[in-house]
Amino acid sequence: MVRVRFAPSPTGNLHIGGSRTALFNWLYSEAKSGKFILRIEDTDKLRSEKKYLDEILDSLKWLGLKWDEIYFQSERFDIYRQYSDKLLKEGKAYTQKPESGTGEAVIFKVEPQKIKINDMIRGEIEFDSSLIKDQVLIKSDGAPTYNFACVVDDALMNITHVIRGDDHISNTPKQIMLYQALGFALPGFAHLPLILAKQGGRLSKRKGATAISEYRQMGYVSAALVNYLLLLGWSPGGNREVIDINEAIKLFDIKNINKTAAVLDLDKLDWMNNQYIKNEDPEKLALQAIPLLAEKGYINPQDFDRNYLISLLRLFQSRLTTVHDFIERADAFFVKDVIMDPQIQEKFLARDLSREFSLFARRLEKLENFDIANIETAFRELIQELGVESKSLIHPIRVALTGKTVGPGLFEVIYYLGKERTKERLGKFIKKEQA
RNA sequence: GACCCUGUCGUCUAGCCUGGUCCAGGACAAGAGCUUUUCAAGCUCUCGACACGGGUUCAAAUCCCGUCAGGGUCACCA
Repeated sequence: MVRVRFAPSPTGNLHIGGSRTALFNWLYSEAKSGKFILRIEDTDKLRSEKKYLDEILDSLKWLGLKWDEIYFQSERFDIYRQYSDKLLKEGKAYTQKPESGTGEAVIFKVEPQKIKINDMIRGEIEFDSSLIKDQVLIKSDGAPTYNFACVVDDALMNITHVIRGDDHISNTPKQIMLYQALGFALPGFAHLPLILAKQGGRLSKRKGATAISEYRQMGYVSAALVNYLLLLGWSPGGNREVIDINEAIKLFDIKNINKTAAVLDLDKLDWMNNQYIKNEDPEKLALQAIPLLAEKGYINPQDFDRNYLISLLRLFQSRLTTVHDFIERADAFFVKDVIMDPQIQEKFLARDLSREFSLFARRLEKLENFDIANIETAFRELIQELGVESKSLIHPIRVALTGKTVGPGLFEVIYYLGKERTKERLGKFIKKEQA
């Protein structure tokens, strides 16, 4: 049975890089009907924080990466001590007092040898251990070091495949020596290419290492983010881009993962998100939009017209990059008074349109069936009557109604705004004597 | 600096293992156009890459070597 693990340290949020490592582990376990284990590497008591743990767990859940088992290294110090004692007893390690401070560290003796890794992605990699210093196993404060805890845990948790970032390649020979010294069977290793920042170099706080929770807040759809991440270093072949996660599981083969580092391209993520949003069930989009709308004070989450929201989402769907865009672009449907940019007003509503607007308002008033087709008919008739081009009125009306120069088709906008609000907003640009 | 990894359009990639079907395919971005009620979406088109040099071979993006470039690691952090 395949058992893989994702081992984050709760000293920071879950970022793009970590989530892709988690994703590929999860994908591999799904593809092989194995188990996906989560191991929290919280040995650094000072830097580990509960809020980060929560954020990591929430993000993994949001991405849909469910784990089968979870462990905390902070609860396993006795186990690590047991194995360091074993190495001590066998003469494979020694103790050393720190130059300053108290306690005693346990240090592993590195024997010179050639170490070969057979990486599932990169093939054979050879190291010369004589270039590696003796390794601290247990720090003088009693906490295990990363490499030691990692090996003990991977062995005890029966991890069959260690799938992790490229940056761990040089840890691998150190870990292999520990496997050998401890008499543990070696797992398979697969080192994923890193994700680089657009400016070059690895992702960091300053260079695009945005937390998954932030992408969530920005209105990205988890399926789109997962799909985008999937394409960073792996391809389903056949020129496919938008791919369902279940299908990805079927097509996934770890051997097809690229060796080359990938640069994070937010433009493509945006495109991907639009691909998902435009095909997404508006009910689901509503789930994301509701809290954002409530936050803006546009709706009362306990009491609002759900069907109306769904209709609007359907109307805006194809033109959204993120759900957040909806909040900004559809505000005219939720606020009492339109927020009007003076420059836009100057450009579209400078000339007196009192006659045109009031004639249109009257036509709308007379409509028995206030539906999109009839609204359009009313408008087209008015255009005929006035003998003007339709766009000469469409744009000013859109601006008067929504404060925006872009958006869905005007007749849909009028329909969803409703007769009363439309008349009221047109009325603001009709001089009294005309009304 | 030492060790290790990697080099296909600006970016993500297909192709490389099993040389010929590749004067290199797709996607994002950019540009042009169709539509026209704007913006999206959609459709059509354009621009654009095998890092460089040397081999091997009838034939190389594909195999070999070197150079260069990018990245990673060298902690009592993980």
